[in-house]
Amino acid sequence: MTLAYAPSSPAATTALADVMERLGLRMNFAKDEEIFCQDEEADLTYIVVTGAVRTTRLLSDGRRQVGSFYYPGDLVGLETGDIHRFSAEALSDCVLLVVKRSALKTFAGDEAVDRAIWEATRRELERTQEHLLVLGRKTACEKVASFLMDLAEREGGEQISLPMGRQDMADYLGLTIETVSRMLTQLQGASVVEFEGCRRFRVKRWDALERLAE
Amino acid sequence: MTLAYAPSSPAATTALADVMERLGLRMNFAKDEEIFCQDEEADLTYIVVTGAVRTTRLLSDGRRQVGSFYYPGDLVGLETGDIHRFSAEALSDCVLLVVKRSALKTFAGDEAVDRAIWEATRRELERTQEHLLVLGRKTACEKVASFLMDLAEREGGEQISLPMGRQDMADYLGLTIETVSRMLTQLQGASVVEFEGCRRFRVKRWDALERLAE
DNA sequence: CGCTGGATTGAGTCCGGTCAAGCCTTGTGG
DNA sequence: CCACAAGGCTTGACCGGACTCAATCCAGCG
Repeated sequence: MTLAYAPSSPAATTALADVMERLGLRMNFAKDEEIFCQDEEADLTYIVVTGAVRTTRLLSDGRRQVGSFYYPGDLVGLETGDIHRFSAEALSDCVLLVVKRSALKTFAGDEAVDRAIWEATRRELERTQEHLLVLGRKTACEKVASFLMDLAEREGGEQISLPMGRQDMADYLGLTIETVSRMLTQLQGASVVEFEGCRRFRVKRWDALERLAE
Repeated sequence: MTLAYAPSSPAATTALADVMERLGLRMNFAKDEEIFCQDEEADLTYIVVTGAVRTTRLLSDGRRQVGSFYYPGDLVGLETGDIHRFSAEALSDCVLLVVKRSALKTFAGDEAVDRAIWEATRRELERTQEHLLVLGRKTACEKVASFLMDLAEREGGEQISLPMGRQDMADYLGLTIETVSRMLTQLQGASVVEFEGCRRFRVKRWDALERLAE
């Protein structure tokens, strides 16, 4: 069986995938199904094979923060300590490779695996720090522009698809769905992007998008 | 020479400190002096010995995000790849242990050093994720309350000192100095905390502070 | 004692949130 | 294949929390 890893995945992850392939399990999750839960013990590690995953954190009054989105080739649930600090849910129907941490630990001597995990953690930290800047110091419009740009850069094609709904975008960016919607309309009005349906778009003026995203 | 590590520092860091003590250099930095710079090559790693450090990120128009604050025992400048994604500056006059990464790499086989670096990175990621939640989904009042609570928990004593000014707090929390100031006044008015001068405070009602911080 | 830079306070504005209505898409069953 | 329902998305009116700009206060220091 061959996995369709996204081009963004570093070669290092392949070694890990091989190990997980041997030790692990393939699992299917339906859209919105819970993969693991906040405050739950973290003894499994996951790689996305197909579909996409979001991690979320809930405040007691229902406010929600989306931590990150994960695509084919990405490691999920590694970034935490012994207890998951975020929940993970399937953004769409998806397939994951699952392996016990203890099983991975027996491979701790395997340098390629070590490095793959290390690399994944480092990238996770970098992404989180980038996210921090967006949440702390950007306007609603800039937030949405940054988000579209990230997606566009990740996919690379002409037509870019949004695997998540407006609520997920809003909770990722620290906004409301209404504001996200308004900003999308505004960006379209300025001919920066163009939507075909609410789940597909293309970039019309790349320079303008970059400038808005800073 | 003995280092006065904060209680929050895990024992693992001590092994790393020992190595850095042997391989590295002690350096003094004056308040507001730059330790390393955004977009600069990252070939050094630092441990705070005395004083405190902030990491910052600048947008082209001058908006600033403070990434984190570092206290005695904390590792700085490890979280990045080959290029620093944040600048680091001395919050106060301070002493740091500095070592070349290449020198550390020759100790890569040393498990204690490995683990210390790994632990530091993991904690950094957790702190950043917590920060994310604060920036994305909390009100100004909750942000300030969370911040004071973090400080209070870290220090543990009755009297807690703020090593940073209002602008640094504001840039850490994604607010303006005026809003930070207003929230502090408000928290004082509600008898949640009490300030003696603008750099020292004590918690009067822990439960209220906890509730505000969520 | 006055000087200086940081902190506080106040008044007014605006961005993004809230609440509510309407629209579009998607899927389902007749 | 169409009708309809349901959920998600968009739009509008209004509101309020945080920002801006400006004046003042205060602490630390020469």
